[in-house]
Amino acid sequence: MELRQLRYFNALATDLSFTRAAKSLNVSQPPLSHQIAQLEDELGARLFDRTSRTVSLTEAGRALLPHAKAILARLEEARGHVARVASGLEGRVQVGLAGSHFMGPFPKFINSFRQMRPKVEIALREMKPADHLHALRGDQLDICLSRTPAEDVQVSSALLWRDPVVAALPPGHRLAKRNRISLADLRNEDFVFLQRDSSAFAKRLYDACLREGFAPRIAQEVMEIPAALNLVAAGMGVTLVPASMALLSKDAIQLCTLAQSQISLTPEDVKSAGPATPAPDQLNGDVYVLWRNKDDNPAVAEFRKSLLGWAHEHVFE
Amino acid sequence: MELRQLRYFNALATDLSFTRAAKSLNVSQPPLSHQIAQLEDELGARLFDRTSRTVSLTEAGRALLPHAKAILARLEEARGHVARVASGLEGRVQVGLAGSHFMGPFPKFINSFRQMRPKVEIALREMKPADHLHALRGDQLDICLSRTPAEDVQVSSALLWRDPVVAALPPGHRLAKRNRISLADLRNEDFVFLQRDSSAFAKRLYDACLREGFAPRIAQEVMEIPAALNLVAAGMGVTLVPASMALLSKDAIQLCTLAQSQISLTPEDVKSAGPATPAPDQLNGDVYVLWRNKDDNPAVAEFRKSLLGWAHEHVFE
DNA sequence: ACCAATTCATACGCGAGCCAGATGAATTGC
DNA sequence: GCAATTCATCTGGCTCGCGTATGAATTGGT
Repeated sequence: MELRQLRYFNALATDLSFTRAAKSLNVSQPPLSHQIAQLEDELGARLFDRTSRTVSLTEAGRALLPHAKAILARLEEARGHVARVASGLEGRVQVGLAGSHFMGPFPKFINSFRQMRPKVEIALREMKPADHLHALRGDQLDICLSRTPAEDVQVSSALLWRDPVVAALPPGHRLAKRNRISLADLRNEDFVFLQRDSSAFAKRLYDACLREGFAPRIAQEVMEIPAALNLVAAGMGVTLVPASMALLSKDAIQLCTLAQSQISLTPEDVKSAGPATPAPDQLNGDVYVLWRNKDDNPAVAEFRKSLLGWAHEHVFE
Repeated sequence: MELRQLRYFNALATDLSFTRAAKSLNVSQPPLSHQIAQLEDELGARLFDRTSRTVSLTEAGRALLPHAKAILARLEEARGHVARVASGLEGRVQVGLAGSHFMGPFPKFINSFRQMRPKVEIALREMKPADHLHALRGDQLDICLSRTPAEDVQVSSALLWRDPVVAALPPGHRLAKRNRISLADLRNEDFVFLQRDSSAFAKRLYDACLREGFAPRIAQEVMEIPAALNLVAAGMGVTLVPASMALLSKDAIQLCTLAQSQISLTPEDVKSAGPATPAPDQLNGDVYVLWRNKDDNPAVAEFRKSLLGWAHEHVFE
């Protein structure tokens, strides 16, 4: 049984005339007769009653017709589906991120991407940054947002946008009236701190304090940055957060620029350093996109390109 | 896009190895590579990632796979469906009959046929016998039961079983005590009669009375034989019915054999006379099966053959 | 570090099968 | 009864798919 035979059968069942069906198929009449006869032979059943003057479907032919139509239709559907998937118009992108990224520019991008590619399913998976690389290698994730570039040969990364680290103080704190403080000024404060094994970013914050000559006194550890801010608002201590968190609870918390936090990587730094470079020592929360080096999923590639383009256009200017 | 390509694609997607897939397809490896490459060219998308050591599906390939499987499965389904329809194992048979046939042997046959061919849908359509031929020609019916053989060049018929005509009298009727009466004995009775334009059988009953020298005095006309019997039971008059009606209301009605009703056609009479012969004058309600001369529906042919065989085996002996 | 083995891609000749044109048989309409 | 239409059959040419042979690349073992 060949697709040609189903196409010929379908045309003949529509036109009920060998000569006309042959014309509409752009073949001559003898091959059409031959293919139909061959199909009938293979199925062991006559599909058309033909006198020399009229052609009509038999019961067997009537039984075959809907199948033939369905198969031919499914074929076209497959063609379209493959084309859309191959061009990245359809597919699924699994994005791993921490809760803090819902506070920055990222949600705006998601919104614009969904409008551009409505058939691409975006699965946002909130998870510990420390688990990102493993999930990326295991295909549970396709894209990660991270405040640390990749340190893995199988994974690449690129800077999306800057996010300097600022100090978050309870309102009325003695340092809150100064419009600029340094990290060392916080040496005697109680800290609300991110769990250091939940992300490289948390580790980096801690190391920055050590470099300033003090180990922060940790009153409470939390998993996510928003939780830290809530505890600061409750007076439990101070903390260090990316500046984009300013959107959250601006009344209950005082954010102070850190003198040192001005220093951060430029995109050129990241590019020249390459993905295998260890995380920078600078005190910043700059956001990177991470992806598998060899990932053939066109939807993921489109997502990544679109995200980078969007970041340069809407954030870097 | 060819079925061969889908088959090859499916095998390769299953085995994920050109050499093994080629073996399972009973072809050598180069043609398989070639066909896959051709399919990829036509779809404009790579379907497999192949290194010289490992083969894996791309996203586009993963998108195509369920379509390919569905198409191949549908193909087999079509093959089976056509085969069943062509052999009469599946299909629909529209049977036209009068209400009186539910009283005779016919329901038993339907029961046995449904067990033999459970996938054949049998549509029993109760309708005026006078409309049978028209419905048969118009494809609303495939098979008719009738008490008159066909009088149409496009329709054939065959005797199924005998059904002599008997007189139905109210209990206690003056003729009821005689164990045999003649039609002429009923000349002065009130009659419940079938509408003469509803069936040739009704017309035949009326003509038989005329031949006996009297026009029956019709107290009430009815469409169906069971209705006539109910009215006889209610004392509205006498009537003439096929003997198989004895199953119905045997207490409220007295059935009397008619001397004349012994004469009826033998199967040989019917065969030698042919379908174009006018209905016999004999007073009987013998049952015929009618069918379109050129009907290619195998389920109908099987039904007809099965019905004739069953009738000879279970009724004529 | 080299060699053997495995895997997929490419080249080429052969044979099957499909197509177009010509012709035949049968039926219809004038 | 003749012309026209329709489908089936036949034949020659050509495309295309298959198998064999071979090459390139990678892996695993010695």
